[in-house]
Amino acid sequence: MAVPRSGGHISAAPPTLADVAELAGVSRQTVSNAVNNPDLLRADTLARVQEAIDKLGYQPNRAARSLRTRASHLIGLRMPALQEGTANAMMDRFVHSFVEAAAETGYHVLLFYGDPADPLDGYDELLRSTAVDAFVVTDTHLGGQQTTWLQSRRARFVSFGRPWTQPDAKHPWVDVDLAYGAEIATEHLIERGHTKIAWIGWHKDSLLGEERRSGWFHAMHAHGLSTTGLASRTEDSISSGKAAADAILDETQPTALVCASDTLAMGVLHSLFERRLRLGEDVAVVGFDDSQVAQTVPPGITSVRPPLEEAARELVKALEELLATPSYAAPGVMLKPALTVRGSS
Amino acid sequence: MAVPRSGGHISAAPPTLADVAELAGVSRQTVSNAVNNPDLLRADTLARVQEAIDKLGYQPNRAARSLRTRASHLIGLRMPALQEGTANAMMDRFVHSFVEAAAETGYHVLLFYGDPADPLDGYDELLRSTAVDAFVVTDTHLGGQQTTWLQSRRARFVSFGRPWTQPDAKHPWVDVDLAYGAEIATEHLIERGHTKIAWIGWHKDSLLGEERRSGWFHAMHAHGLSTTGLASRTEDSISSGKAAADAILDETQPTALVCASDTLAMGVLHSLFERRLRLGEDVAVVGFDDSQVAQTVPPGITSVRPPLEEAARELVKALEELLATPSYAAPGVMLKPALTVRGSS
DNA sequence: GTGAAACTCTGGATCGTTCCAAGACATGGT
DNA sequence: ACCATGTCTTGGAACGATCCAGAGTTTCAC
Repeated sequence: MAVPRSGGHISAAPPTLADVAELAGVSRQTVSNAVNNPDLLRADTLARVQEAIDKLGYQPNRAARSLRTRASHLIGLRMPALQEGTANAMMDRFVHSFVEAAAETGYHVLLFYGDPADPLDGYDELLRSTAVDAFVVTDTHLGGQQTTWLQSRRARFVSFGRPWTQPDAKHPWVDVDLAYGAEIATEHLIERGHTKIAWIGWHKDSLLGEERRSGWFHAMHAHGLSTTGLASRTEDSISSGKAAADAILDETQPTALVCASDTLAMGVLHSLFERRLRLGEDVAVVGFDDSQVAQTVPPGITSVRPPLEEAARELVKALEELLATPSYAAPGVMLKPALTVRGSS
Repeated sequence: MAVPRSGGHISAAPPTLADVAELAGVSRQTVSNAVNNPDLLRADTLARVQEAIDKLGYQPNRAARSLRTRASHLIGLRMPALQEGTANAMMDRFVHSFVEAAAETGYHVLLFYGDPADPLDGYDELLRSTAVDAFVVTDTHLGGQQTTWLQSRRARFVSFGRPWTQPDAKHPWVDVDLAYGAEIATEHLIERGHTKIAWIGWHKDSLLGEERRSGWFHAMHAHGLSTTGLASRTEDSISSGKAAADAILDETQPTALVCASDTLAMGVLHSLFERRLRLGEDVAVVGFDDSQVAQTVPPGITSVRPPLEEAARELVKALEELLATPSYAAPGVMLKPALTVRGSS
């Protein structure tokens, strides 16, 4: 029988290895083996121990296990900054996919908060206190600060987003080929008969933005279409998206617009709304990210959908390898997005 | 000097309490006190220890601390099911606010995944392995299964959402008064001169839906307006929102519609789009949740915005009390939402 | 100068698990 | 019988922190 520890208490403390061992009539180590290396035990012993485990509802204490094995089975993920007034909801879906993928390999996700002004805030404490086994970094397009720093601290991590500014980075990463995304978006519009297809993207210093733009550019030229006066570069906000659309609609009168984000696409919609133009009939629009907004706005915005579920799975896979083999250096994985066609095109 | 532990290794193991103690020339316990009860130390000793801590970059090992104190400083949060094709993005903002609020009191959030088909999946394992100190439950409108079960397991938890089906529940909770939300939404439309204001809500068996509906109902009657033929109840999806709007626009020709969710509001928008009616000019629409969709769709949808940041803070406050005093029984906290007015009204 | 109270600091035990090295037990060949 | 050879099981030590009880030191009133 399990001996009650702190006497008097009504709420029973969770059973320990020792409790199970006593009930099953074996030693602690045998129970530990039953849990972690069942094939070391003789079949009948294993059955007996298993029975005791089930009976007591035993579950290894995570803190004790972590202390001994130096592994917490937690992956740190810094809460991305929330962007009000934009359509950027990709992180939501990514976090969801990641938590799900991680769960399948026995990992949980530790969400932490960091001061948005300091891209490194929060990492250090978790690293020093060995609270997590590894991190997932998501905002690589903001510069390589996080990854460089983590690397210098010999922390284990994988990143969703390629190491734009560090060609020599050795950590595993997964990214989505959004140049390709822009290409299929543009080709989709060409197929639909459009020839004057505008691009509304981000400022030139955004590598991410330039990459997407190149997809549009290549598709246009591959089909012998001119791009003159059809490209616009601005900030990722609705108001600047609207301004860019206003300007380009006045000047060049394109029949279709490809936008570097759903946020910019919404800017375009604002412009159309004001001009009383019908989305999908008078002007076609394609966005990026397949946000809830793209999914729900009538008549639906055609959008480039990044395969976040797959990205999460790939990251978890890389993470497993990394944690098993500290020296593991994976080649980056580039995934192809798909186009979700809706009424806007 | 700290003695290197596992010889040969290049990557230094994190410093321990003992390392700090040795460097500062005090005992382990004194270092522990310096960290946890600094006022127990003499000023000069504290300074010396602090210096050693800084020099080594010491941070208490979380696993060891958890093991001893039986507290992980982690709050469990089950990843809410992701709803594609809807405008329900409230959870995103809530999780964000919660992580931020929790961080301020030294808690981190452990995100875990549970099979959507089983509302209890995932809780048990974390509870048994003492991985978290408490849970935050969010889907209370789906029935009291989770809270009842947690209560029976003597788990500590708070809930975002009142215990609809358990009037005798003892756990702390925080909720948003959305009857009030519907009321101010309706009154806003009345102020704007509307008299025929329709309600598009959820099925009768949704207590949450009926509550919101009552706000509309009271506001209408308080102003002597009829509600006959103006209420519609359906599912929370775009297509059924559209169907409901179609029916009610044909039959009763309201000039304004209050919707129980932004998703339903988007359904209404689809209906308007098809009828070539202008949102905000021909027909006014108000939604619930202040989702990204409401924020970005031109010309913006007026929406009832739940104070999620405040809710998160209240929950964390309750959690602190609960963890300090296990018998703590707080009265529920009801928060008032505000109306964010946009072009749709 | 003495004693007691208050303040500081210390060493050993402990939380629940896994690592380690060795003991107990069967099995099989000589 | 005996010893090698595995297979299975065991008790003690360790992970790094905090709890606890007691030892050492200072402070201060008398």
